[in-house]
Amino acid sequence: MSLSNENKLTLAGLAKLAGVSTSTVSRALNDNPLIKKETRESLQALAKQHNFSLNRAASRLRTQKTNVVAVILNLIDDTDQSISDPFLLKVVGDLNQALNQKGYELLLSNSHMAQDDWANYFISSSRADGIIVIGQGKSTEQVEKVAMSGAPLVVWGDPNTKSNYAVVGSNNDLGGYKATQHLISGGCKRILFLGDPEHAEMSERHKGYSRAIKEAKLDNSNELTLSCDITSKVAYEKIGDAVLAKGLFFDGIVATSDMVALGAMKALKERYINIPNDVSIIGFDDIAMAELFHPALTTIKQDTKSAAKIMVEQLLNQFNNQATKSVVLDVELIKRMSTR
Amino acid sequence: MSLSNENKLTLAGLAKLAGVSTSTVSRALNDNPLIKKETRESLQALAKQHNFSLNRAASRLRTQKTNVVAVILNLIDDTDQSISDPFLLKVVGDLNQALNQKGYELLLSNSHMAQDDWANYFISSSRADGIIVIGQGKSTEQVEKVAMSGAPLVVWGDPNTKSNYAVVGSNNDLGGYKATQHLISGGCKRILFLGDPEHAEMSERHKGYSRAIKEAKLDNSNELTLSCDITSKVAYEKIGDAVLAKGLFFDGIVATSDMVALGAMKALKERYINIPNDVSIIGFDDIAMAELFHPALTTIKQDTKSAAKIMVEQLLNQFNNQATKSVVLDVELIKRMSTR
DNA sequence: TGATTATTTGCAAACGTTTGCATTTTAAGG
DNA sequence: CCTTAAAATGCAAACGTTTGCAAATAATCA
Repeated sequence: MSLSNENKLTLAGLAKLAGVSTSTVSRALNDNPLIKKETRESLQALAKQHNFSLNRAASRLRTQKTNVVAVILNLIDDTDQSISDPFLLKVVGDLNQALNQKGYELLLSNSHMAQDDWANYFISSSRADGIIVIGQGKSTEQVEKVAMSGAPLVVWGDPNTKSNYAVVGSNNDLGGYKATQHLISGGCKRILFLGDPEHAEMSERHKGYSRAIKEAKLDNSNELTLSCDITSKVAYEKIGDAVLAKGLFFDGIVATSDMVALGAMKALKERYINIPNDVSIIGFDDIAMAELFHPALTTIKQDTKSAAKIMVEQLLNQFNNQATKSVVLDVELIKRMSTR
Repeated sequence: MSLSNENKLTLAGLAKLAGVSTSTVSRALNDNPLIKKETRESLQALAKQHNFSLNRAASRLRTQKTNVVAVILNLIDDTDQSISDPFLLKVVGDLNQALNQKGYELLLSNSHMAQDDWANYFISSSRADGIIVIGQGKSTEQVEKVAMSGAPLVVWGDPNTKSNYAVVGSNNDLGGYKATQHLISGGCKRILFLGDPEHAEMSERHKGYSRAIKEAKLDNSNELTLSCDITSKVAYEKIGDAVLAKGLFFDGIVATSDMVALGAMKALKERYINIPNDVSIIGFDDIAMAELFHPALTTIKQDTKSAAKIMVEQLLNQFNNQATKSVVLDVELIKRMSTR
């Protein structure tokens, strides 16, 4: 009822009510010290009383600033699975929080839905002031296009990739290394890497894995790297097939994500292979469910909360024409029951 | 570079380039049949060539329409846990898709972050055209306030609750009934209900549970309803405590969500209680991980995809001043390994 | 060809803010 | 009490679209 369009209260209306000019009301509501403190407060009170709210379309047009950030889930494949990856969605949640804290709102989108030219679609059109891309995808083409356009941009991914844009992400190489070393120290001799080494973040994890293997002088034959998509379903099938074909030729698995680890675990459990005694398994991410599994999943934790905070910081820097940079976050080994 | 503010191409600029008036370009870009087809196409081509894009702030101001829908996660408690509930986030993903299909964008928010007066904050301020609330929360106060304001609104929740707004949700009563009956037909005699009967959706599930128990003339004493928050952590603790205090006084669990079921399963497995032989357990939602657990979780599936589609439909109806209504969705029993 | 109608374009006024600058009011200083 | 400076307010012009209406152009018909 209060929203009936016919008589929606406007700044001018409020000004008339108060007997002052629109400029005064505008400044008062924006807490501009140009306006005397008392008038400011009384106008703010009046506004609240009539529950007036500024028309954002208008102020955005006038100020050329939206206070909106577009967050794009850069999904790898077309499966529904990947959009429901709890890790990605955790990042979105944390970003939402971090953005709100700074007075920004979150416009959600994903690479399947959004138009081709993200900068044009979101920035030139005044839909948002900046873009945060979650995940580098398989190709970085679209992201680079955004960077080229000069639009404020931060991406979640692997910060070691050479790029002309700011990338925030975990130390994936170190994560892979830590994970592998943990298995080695548990006595594993033939350790499988399960994941897609083509993908930026995953390839770093693979590097770390290889380094640890080499240092320990363990078997680093190709057959111990099992290329596999990021979904648990695919991991489940891959491990099933591999064991079927070659028997249990490994005693440890470094999985590229928790979801992948869970898929692998299921395949093993179905064959009555004991975890962690026959095979130790470690994941990556530390999603909420990791500790609910049986056995609870040992994993490399990514700190999404501070990641979100940092990404927002970097984006705000760009808004203010300050320097921006890639940031690499520390990772932490969370020891649970799936490894010895 | 193409985004440098100094010379951002505007409708007027494009018009000058083409040697026509702004109105013509505007209409052409909006594919208005008033404009001759050839000019329309050539102008569209010109726009693409200069990769021009309309300033949405301006058009929103002029048209009083944002083509944005605010989606509010109505979180129950303050734990971080609940924001990472994969079910909620699945719903968000599906909504995103359904909205995009209809030419709308998704502004994400949650009840912790958003201001008190949602209608004012999102609608009056021209941030969005309508609101979709996910979850009824513990109190429906805020939602009702939105409804009162007359703002376009659809909520995901229990469609049986009496309300003056459109609620879309599963047939929770039937779901609870089906779940319980499934356990009964598997031979369970003392079936525990695990969840929060205060909460709208959950209380319906509890009703269905009670009905099935009564029909089968089984034990329906109060001790078999274990009130418990919606997170798996709490469920884990509750089940642990209960078993510790009273032993294994049940042989089946109807859990109010998959996450709750998973928490319960963990508590039982730690005590070497066999699932499903000692205790059968059934969840609700059918999250992606349900089948990854060991044993794979039997559950009642909620069809979020069509739910999302329907919610958007109902909202669009309201935009067009057409009738809107609550819709109840069918649920489906997904039989897996956690029940006999 | 000229009158009449249908098609295609252009003019100019909104939409509701913000903000540089001019103006008024108040305070300070002599 | 007048001058000057400081503080508070108001005027009016943007911001970049869309759209009712008027005008121009093209098509139709007698």
